[in-house]
Amino acid sequence: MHPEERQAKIEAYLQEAEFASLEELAQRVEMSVSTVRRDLTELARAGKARRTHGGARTLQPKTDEFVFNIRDTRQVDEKEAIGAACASLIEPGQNVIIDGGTTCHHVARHLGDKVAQMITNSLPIANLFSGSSRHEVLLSGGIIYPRLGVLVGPHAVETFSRVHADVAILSGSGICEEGIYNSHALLVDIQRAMMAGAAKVIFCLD
Amino acid sequence: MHPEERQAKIEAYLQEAEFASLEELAQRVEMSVSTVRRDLTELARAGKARRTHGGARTLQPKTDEFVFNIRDTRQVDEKEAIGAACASLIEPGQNVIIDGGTTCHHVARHLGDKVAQMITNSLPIANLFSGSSRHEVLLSGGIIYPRLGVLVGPHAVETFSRVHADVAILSGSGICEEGIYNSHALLVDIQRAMMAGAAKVIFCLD
DNA sequence: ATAAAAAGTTGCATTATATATCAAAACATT
DNA sequence: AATGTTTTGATATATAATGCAACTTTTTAT
Repeated sequence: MHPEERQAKIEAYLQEAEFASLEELAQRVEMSVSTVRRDLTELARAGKARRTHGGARTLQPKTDEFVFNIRDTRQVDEKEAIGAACASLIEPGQNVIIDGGTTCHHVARHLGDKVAQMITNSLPIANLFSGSSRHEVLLSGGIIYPRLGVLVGPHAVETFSRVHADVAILSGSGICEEGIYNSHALLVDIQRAMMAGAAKVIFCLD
Repeated sequence: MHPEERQAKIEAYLQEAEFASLEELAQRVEMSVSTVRRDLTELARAGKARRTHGGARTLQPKTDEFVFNIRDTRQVDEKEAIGAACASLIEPGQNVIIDGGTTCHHVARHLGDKVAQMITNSLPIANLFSGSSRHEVLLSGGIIYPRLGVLVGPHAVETFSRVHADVAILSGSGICEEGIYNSHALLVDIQRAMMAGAAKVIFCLD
């Protein structure tokens, strides 16, 4: 593993663990303790971690962050393929409504700079484009549903019933796969509003 | 494969992988390591990637994480004090509307389990409570304003004009300190709506 | 307070990667 | 087909990273 990547991994791990010993880190990145030491002094110099005896710790403990991982390891290849295929259906410059769920997340990643405006109720997807100045990201209102990182409830439905987009990209699997029955019903309402607000609807199923 | 096509492929792959070693890339595009090296220096020159030892990394990492950290190092102690004082004014079980900005973020951190529902247009504040099952977090709709991580625009104003809360916590400094004039005006509209939606208003100034 | 243990530091040989250069191959133009 | 240009892959040399081992400092235990 190469220096940059390794240091990024160490930094990421520290963010989660808050504190980690040298051996722990060395084992994790499969490198010698010496190397980890050097990486840590480097990270400390850059202000990204603080060295302690026997290990290191984060400067900004996890509480100041919103860490929303997509724990999506199942059928990644299929979803990637679907994502690419689905993204190719979008014309450049269109406005798209995009659903939550892992499949839609893959689609979003393939959209690149194609879309002008992105309307979503998914925090991970919003995050994907929030740093870019080439996209406008309109996040729907709503209650945060923690496990999925999507916004639900009447405010979300309301948002989608008030916007108009060229295309709506919805996914089926993401819901059935992970949705509790309760959330399922909530999401269906939102999807209905999404479909009503778009001229064209693309439904991704795997 | 032509240089241009190859470089596009490398760039695309880097976007997904975040990191990639030279061998990995060489294998992927079926070219020699030397060629990949040249491509990478070219991409680096064009600002589309950054070279590292043994490989390269993207400039815009599209991680699967939703991370909004607070880069707030100025007057932290004062803001902490304000945060604690302000939080003590809140009765347990109240619904609060809370503004964006670093000062309000400090207040939010002191609220603990006091509040039942939290209504905000700030992504970092939403983060603080999104993992907790003891809080309900209602995020306003709106366009993401990247630098601050707040939601702005008519959708945000709309949300606040439709909710009612016991208290609204607003901050002044966060706006003046960081706001471009443009965003300032947008935020003022939102604050007006926030005040209208709450029975009591607390204004934090430092 | 002192010794033992653990962690940190330094220098060096080994290995891996980067840079510069060059000849062969592919390409386009005439 | 012949020429000049660009691109490629493979060198040799320079630079950087790594792991090891001897040694110093800090921490822990008695």
